[in-house]
This record gives sequence, structure tokens and C-alpha cells, in this order.
Amino acid sequence: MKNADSLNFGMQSEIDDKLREHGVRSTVPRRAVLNAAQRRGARFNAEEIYTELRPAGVGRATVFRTLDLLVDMGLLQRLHTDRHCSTYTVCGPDHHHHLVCVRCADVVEISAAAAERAVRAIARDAGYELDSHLLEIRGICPQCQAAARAT
Amino acid sequence: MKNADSLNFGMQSEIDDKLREHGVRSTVPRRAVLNAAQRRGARFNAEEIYTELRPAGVGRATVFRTLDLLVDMGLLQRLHTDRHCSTYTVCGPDHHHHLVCVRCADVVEISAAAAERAVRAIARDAGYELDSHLLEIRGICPQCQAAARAT
DNA sequence: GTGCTTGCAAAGGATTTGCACGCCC
DNA sequence: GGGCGTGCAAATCCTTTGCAAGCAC
Repeated sequence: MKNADSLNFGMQSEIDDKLREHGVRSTVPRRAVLNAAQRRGARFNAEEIYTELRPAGVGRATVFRTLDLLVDMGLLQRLHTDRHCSTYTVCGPDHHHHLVCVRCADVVEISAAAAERAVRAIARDAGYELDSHLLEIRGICPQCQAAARAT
Repeated sequence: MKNADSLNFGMQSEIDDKLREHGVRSTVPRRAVLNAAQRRGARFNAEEIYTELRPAGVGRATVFRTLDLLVDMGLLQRLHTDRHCSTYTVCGPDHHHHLVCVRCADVVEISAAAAERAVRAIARDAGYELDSHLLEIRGICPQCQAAARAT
């Protein structure tokens, strides 16, 4: 790995802890992927991360492997909006879902207590033992609505 | 197209109407794909349909194109459970979501009025103009629960 | 030192596309 | 008859895998 210094960012120990908590090694490429993801925040895909990190010597496979890892760790979540490639978003540790703007691709985390209750009730009514669920809401964010009105 | 007769099924005129309603032509391959989908009902993918229809001379591309078409028409919906390939399910014309059994792959349609209300409230609270949403609940169906207990 | 991680390149699988032919209306 | 729809095969896209070398602990 050439140019490794450029991949060392702040808050390293925090990232280290998170990785170790999950029983995996803290390596330069992993920190780089996590950092790149966090700088993007909402809505990015593997290719974007790879394009950014490739010059520093990070391989494509590592990006995919690390993204999977981060999803397992609960630091990222996959969005289901796009059909052809996985789209990721950084997210908090607690259970939640996403509101996605169809105009600007902004993503907002929502903790939908009301929806959770509805989901539980639906499963119960159908006699299902609840395992997991997926809720993604698409709409137009306030900023984009304003922009549309201004036109 | 050889062997076209074997692809003509009952309720043809009904299918014809649906296709024409959507402004597309009613063709033998399209009717065949729709019929194969309806006989499966819940949870199938493009490859399964292709395997069934290939001997009758239907091409892979046509299966994919037709499946897309049927989703556009609202006769099918894509499930988001699997990451590596699209899974489809037949569904009614009205807006609804799905309950998917993680054991037996059974799919139940749900018309989740309570969840809809929750979704609308969430969007409104965030200032979003609601566009669409996606709700998929995974769990264990009553039959599989019973089977598990019997073991 | 041990063995988890990595980069590379090649494999893989699902889906799409280009194009000439054929069928629907 | 005109043009949409089709089959075929190749192309493309995203993602995974095999493997030797490298790095973390």
C-alpha cells in the first residue's frame, strides 16, 4: 500500500474501537472506507468509494468487503431505492428507517415508532412471528419543494 | 416461434384487455410470461420463468422486458428481500405491501392502512411531499411456526 | 510468528442491448 | 404495410472469488 499516510484521518481511535468491538482488525483500508463513507453520509455506492480510494491503493474487492462489514456492524445500511446497484447510507446504531428525497437524493433517518407499532400489529394479525422489516419512504424534501416553487 | 399453441392459455381475452389497456400489444410471449407468473403467484424470478418458457421458444431478453412491463402495469411487484437478483410477486391492482415468510418463502399481501397512515404522518412531520414508499415485513408464517414446534 | 486482510485479475451471475427478422393491428 | 416486439448472442454491469503477498496483533 503506497501513500498510506493520506488515509489516516482524525478520530482514529474511535473508529479503531468500533472495528475491534466487532472482533475485526483495524486496518488502513478499512478506516479509509469508513471515513469516506462518513464524509458522504447519505447515499453513495461502492464505485464512488472505490474511485476515491483507488489512487491511494485500495482495491475494489476491499471496498465491497468492507462495505459489507460495515453493514453487518450496523454503521451503514443499504437503501433499496436503486435496482441496479447497492446504495448505502451512514446511520446511527439504533433501529430506524429512511426518508429519501427523489430530487436531491438527500436521506433522512427516521425513527418511526408509529410505523413500528403498525408493523408489529400487521404481523400479529397475520399470525406471523416478526423477524425484520424494511421501510423506505420516498418524497420531495422541503428544500426541493421550495426550489420547485421558485421556478 | 415454434410450438406457439402450447402457450395459449385460458382467460386470454382478460389478459389481452390488460395489455391493451396499457397501450401495448398482446403477443404470445407476453401472455406466456404473464400466465407463468400468475401460476406461480408468490416469489419467483426471471430465470425460473425463462427456464419454463425457453423450450417454447421464448427468449431471455423477452422475459426480462416483459417482467419490467408487468411491473409498470402494476400486475407484478418486485420484492426487495434478495440482494443478488430481482424477485417478483403477483399482486392486485390496489396499493399494498408484502409479508414474506423467511422459512417457506410464502408471500402474503397486506393492505396496511395503519402503516399507510404512519407513513403519511412521518413524511408530513419531516416536511416531505410524499412520493411513494416501500414496506416489506419478514417473519415466520403460522405453518412454519407449527412445523418448528412439532420438531 | 500466525493467520486475518489485501490487491489483483479473472470469474461470475443477472440483466441489457444491437440488430435482423417476424408478427400484431 | 408499418412498426412494435422478438430471439439470439454478445456486451455490460455490479459483485465475488482465488490466491500469493502483506500487515495487524
